Amino acid sequence: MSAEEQKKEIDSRFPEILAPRKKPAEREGLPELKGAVHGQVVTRFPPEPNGYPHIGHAKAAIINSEYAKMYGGKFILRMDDTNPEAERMEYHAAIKVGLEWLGIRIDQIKSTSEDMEVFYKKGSELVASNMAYVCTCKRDDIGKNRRERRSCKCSRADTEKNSKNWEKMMTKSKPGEAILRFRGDMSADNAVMRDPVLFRIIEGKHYTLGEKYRVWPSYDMAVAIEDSIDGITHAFRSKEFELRRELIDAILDALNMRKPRQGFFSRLEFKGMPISKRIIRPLIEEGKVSWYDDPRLPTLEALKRRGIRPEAIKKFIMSLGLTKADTLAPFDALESFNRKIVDPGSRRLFMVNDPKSLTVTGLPVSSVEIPNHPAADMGSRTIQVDGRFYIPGDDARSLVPGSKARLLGLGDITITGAGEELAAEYSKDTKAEAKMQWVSQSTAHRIKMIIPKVLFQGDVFDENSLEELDVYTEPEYLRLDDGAEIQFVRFGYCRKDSQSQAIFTHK
RNA sequence: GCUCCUAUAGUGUAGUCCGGUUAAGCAUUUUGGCUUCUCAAGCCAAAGACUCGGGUUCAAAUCCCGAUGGGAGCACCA
Repeated sequence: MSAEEQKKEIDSRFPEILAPRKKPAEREGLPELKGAVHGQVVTRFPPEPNGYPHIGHAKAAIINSEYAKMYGGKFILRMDDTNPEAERMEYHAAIKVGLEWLGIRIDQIKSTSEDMEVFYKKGSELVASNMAYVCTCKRDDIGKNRRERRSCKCSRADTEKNSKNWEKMMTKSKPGEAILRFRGDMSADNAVMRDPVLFRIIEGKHYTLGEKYRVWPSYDMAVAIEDSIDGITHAFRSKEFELRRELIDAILDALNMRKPRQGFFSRLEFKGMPISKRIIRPLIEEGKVSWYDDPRLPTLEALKRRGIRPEAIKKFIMSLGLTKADTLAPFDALESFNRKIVDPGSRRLFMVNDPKSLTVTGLPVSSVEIPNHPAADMGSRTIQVDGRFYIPGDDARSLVPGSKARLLGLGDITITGAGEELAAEYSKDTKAEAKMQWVSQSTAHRIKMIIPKVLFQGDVFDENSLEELDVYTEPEYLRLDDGAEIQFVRFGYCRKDSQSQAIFTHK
């Protein structure tokens, strides 16, 4: 049969084969969720309050909260505070503030530690059903046995003995002497399943509960129980937890509890911008970065200080999608989103870097009114001029006697003298190609311009990652609110940090 | 070492589950043009990709096998 004949045959007998299947329409936002019922989706973001929130936290929080929003459901912020040695109120507060800054609607906020009694009850249940046992082996031996896939003698104790030991662990045992382990499978390929710890003894002082408890649930135990009793339907976490999915399901199955659907996404990091405290802390201690809000860092506080808007972070993160492929995002993608958000509301101001003196004769005016924005209606400002200006060094160097240039907003000039001290004559409209911003010497205000760059080149800290310039700007700068986003014409967007300092946001 | 995850333009992604209307869409980046008293924004255009090798099929980015690269886990941290 020829291809033509085949087609005819199919057309007449099995038309559905050739009918093209409808392609799903281009998706907007996150992919649809399996098993999601509108109004019934509950998601959560469970950070440990042990550090300042950064872009990685933002990703987890935004993905989870966006899903709740998408399905008209509920989003819970749950402080995962089951390691009293690490948690601090300061971090707890910073995380909450960070999420609020991002504009995330939190329907409920809670702490894992509120449910300690539930954990104990569930722990006892597991002991009673012989799904957990108290292990008193040494830490090293436990590790060795895990690697060699061998169970220890503790695992062979009967339920009665375990109950007694569990009781003893709760009251008498010292840290390190006993742990409660889940009866998993010591021969499992997934090492997480090799009888993992459910509870351990920590005597540190907890930031909200003090010394009320000394036996704390491990991450797996806490997350499993919490997600189940909080009614979480869909739990999204970063990829490094993926091996834990099996364990969490197993714990919940052993307890006959409802299981959430678990999803995973890749970690988000910026090239050359460390996220981990392990790397940032030493930099602070050595004075290489000022603090967690140093504009070179990817913490929310730093991003904010640098002039990045929360809406930009949100758009950026949504644009990355829900993927498990490793993402090392370039910062310029974020910048592009931010620029578009910030542009319509940023006042245009003149600022001169590497100032060179310019004297203009024949000026017909003593002041000039310049609009604050080329398109948006943002008013204007009046600048006094007396013929003595500063212009950018880069521009000054390209000027020779006879050059025509335009001083933006003021008028055109013809250069009569070049060098360190430039001179020029005012000359109406010369159709000058070179256009430049300027400031009046008599009212110039000196500020420090901070330009954050990539902190690490490969593995090495870049000593020049924070460039500082002494620049001149208009007195108008002093009237802006701290935190205002502005655009220094022909230089880039900047955020006013103080009366004497601005931070470069991006081009 | 063992186990798991992952692989589409310079970068980030859509498409992959259910193979064919897509010789692969979008964003960013770069380049050119328009507009403009900013090297911004806006508008237009161009450039640029299915890791490799086998297999299944009339047909493979899409399914199967293998290799390679990247990441993670193997804590009494989360």
